[in-house]
Amino acid sequence: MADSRQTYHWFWQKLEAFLAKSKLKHSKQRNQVIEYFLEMDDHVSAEELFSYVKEQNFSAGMATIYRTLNLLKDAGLVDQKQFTDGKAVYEINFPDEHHDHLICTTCDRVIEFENAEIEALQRQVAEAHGLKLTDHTLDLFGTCMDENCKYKKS
Amino acid sequence: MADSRQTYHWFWQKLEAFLAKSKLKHSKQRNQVIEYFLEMDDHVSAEELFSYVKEQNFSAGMATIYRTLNLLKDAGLVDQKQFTDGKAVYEINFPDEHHDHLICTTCDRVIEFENAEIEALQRQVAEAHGLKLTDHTLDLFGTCMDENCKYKKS
DNA sequence: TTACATGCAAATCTTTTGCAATGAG
DNA sequence: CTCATTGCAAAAGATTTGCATGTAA
Repeated sequence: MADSRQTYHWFWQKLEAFLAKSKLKHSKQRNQVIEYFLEMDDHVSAEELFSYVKEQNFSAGMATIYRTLNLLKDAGLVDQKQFTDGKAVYEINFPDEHHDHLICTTCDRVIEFENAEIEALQRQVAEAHGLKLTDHTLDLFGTCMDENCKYKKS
Repeated sequence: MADSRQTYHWFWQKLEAFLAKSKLKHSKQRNQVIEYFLEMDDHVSAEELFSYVKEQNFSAGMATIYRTLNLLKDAGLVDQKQFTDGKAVYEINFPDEHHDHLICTTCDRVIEFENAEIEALQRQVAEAHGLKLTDHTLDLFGTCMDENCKYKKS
């Protein structure tokens, strides 16, 4: 499934630019780990990516996973978030599109959404305090209203 | 400054109830550490609380700080948040009042706010996805528009 | 007297780093 | 060739835990 090269063309392009600018190189594991990361669902932890990579019978050490993820973060290609527990999760930083999260505590499902009205209000709040809004994090937590939620945890 | 007993009367009351319900006890360090916590600004890390406690020449180990903070968390009296870096910060969980955060990246100031319109929209978003909103986290990041921001970092 | 609380040090967990060996350009 | 990347194991930082001892109720 190397077609992330097409789907995420812009991603690889920006990565290319970043590597060049920083005089960094490509490498077998770097490329492969990134491809696997792009294949996975969003909100991936280092541990999860590591397991997935191993599952694909590809060899890469934990240190490489972290170094790759940090590289992507430095390149501005992924965002690192800390939800509840102690481990960070990474998500693709789509250009001029940012998803907020709606997390179902019944089943741990993470739904992404965007709401222009909320964003406008956020800008207003910031400005009312003399700040120019540069970024934000919005996570909503809720429980499933459907008794038979197919995602419900056992 | 043991007047947190008055200001935070409701806090101590709920704590009392929780201790009783869980068959837990009061203790010199437990009480004192909590008083110091309440005296401090919000968004306190375990490390900061530990330092503050020592500054007051009170003796309590790091483990006790963590255990006390976890107790308060379990009692629903404080919320634990992970902002940027690796350490968690704790804040008082005021009853039916939750503050969202507006963080100035120019000076690291944290301003709390509340906006009913945003909250209503959040509820709508959750319901549109079949979820009943139970909680949320909203952090806005911005830069100071005032050139002479008195809080500006050197 | 009977748990629970404390302090310390050891243990965990996640993430980072030093270093020798390997690989890319 | 030269410099970046890798893997491993060790290090680091934050938080938790086991255990012997102290202490509320």
